[in-house]
Amino acid sequence: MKNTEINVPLCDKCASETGSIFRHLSAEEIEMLNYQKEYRQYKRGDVLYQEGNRISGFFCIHSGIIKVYKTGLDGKEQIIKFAKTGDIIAYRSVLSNEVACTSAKVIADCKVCFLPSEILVSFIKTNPTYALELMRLACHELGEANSIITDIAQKTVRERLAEILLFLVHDFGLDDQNYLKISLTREELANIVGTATESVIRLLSEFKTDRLVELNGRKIRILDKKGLEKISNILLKA
Amino acid sequence: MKNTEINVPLCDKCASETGSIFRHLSAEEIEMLNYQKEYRQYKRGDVLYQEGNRISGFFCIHSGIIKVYKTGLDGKEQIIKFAKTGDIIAYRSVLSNEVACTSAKVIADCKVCFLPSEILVSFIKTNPTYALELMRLACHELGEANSIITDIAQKTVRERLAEILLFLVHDFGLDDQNYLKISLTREELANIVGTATESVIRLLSEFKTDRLVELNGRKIRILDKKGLEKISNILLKA
DNA sequence: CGGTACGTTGAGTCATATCAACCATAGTGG
DNA sequence: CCACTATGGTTGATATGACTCAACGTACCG
Repeated sequence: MKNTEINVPLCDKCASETGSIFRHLSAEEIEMLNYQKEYRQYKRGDVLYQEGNRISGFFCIHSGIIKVYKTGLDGKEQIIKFAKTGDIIAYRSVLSNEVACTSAKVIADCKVCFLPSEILVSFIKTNPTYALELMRLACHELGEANSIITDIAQKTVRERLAEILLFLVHDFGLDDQNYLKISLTREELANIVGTATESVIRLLSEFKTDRLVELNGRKIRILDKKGLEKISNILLKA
Repeated sequence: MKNTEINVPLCDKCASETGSIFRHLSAEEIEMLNYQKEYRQYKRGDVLYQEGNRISGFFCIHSGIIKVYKTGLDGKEQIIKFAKTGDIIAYRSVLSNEVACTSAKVIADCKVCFLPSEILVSFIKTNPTYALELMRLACHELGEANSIITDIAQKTVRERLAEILLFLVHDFGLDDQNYLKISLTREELANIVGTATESVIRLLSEFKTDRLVELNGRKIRILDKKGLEKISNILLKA
């Protein structure tokens, strides 16, 4: 079942194409990856790992979309981030040597490689460039988390919803008709913003009235990016 | 002015006493630290670095307390964390190679060492144990940030205030009369919780009425830890 | 055809923000 | 020494954003 299966992507090709963290590895190291990885396919709704468990490895996303979330009070999800092609997830718990502080569930069917913890750690010891890149990744995410904290603490739900729509545009893009390429339930949107599902629905329909978006079920068409930026109160960055 | 000054702490002693990240360095590496560090003293209100700037190094706290915060809309501070003896700050921007995403200001007079970026990076290349520990630190903070996001998004201000009081107890301790050792203005408390100053004042005085705390100006005496835990709705951890 | 999950809308409530006034304290300068 | 100012703390009144609860519509599925 392992790498004998058809269509298992090769790590060297994948790393250079997706620009994953593994592009910094040597040919031999890539070969090790290829040998040790376990290729898996998941469908929407499948769970990759769950909060509170110790994980024996991490995931590299080949295709598809995964939501990474924490379960708060009353089981309400708080979506922390999304992972897509080229991203790695669960590396946090591997490196901090803690149990998983999040769960991961499939949003759009995906193909991923599962890699044992040791390989992540051993490369750190043998390949400083890669170690630094990994560090950079973790520290970058830390910076993003800090921004999210400030946003949730200080912005209104309306501002945050507009901001998140723009964030989704930036991360997943629009198709040729300006529809967001990622499709989420209203509840999932609420769980990113940190609000109630009903509030998202009401605000989205306000945005629709104001001709900022168009709604077709789960598909959201972005009509006025500038308008959303204005609402979202994005601070200008250097 | 550098290390010729009196009372400059020696890194080897400091590292082992404070349990800082540098305890994983070799004797020679510690010696390098000692040689390259710049010892500085700051008073309450002093700013160590500011958001948006590129920083040429990072800080290791020898004594005192520093608040690390982001400036949001209308200049309102969102306090991200506190740093005290043994902690390092600003390493995030050094490692991610980004400008500072936070500012740092002194809460309680402090003595710190400033270390040039290169030294942090060069040790990563030469000392894998240290690299891993640094990675662990960053990943641990990432996990904490994720929890904070979920908390702010899902808990009420009342719950969060109780939680933060407990967090301050845990991190800074109580004196022999159960007074919190860290002393913050009401506004600073509000900027951790992510609320208005007036709300903190009102809630604190409710807590006082409920015999959970006692207030003497900026000094807060913790009377009923269990009670605060109950209010804070802390999830049980493994 | 019933079941389940998702989406929508309305009504009512409450927590929290906002605005404003006032007090206490400490530092400043004439 | 006193007026002056700035900063922080407190309280009250008021406004409102956002949540909750409840009902109902829709779509898909076995």
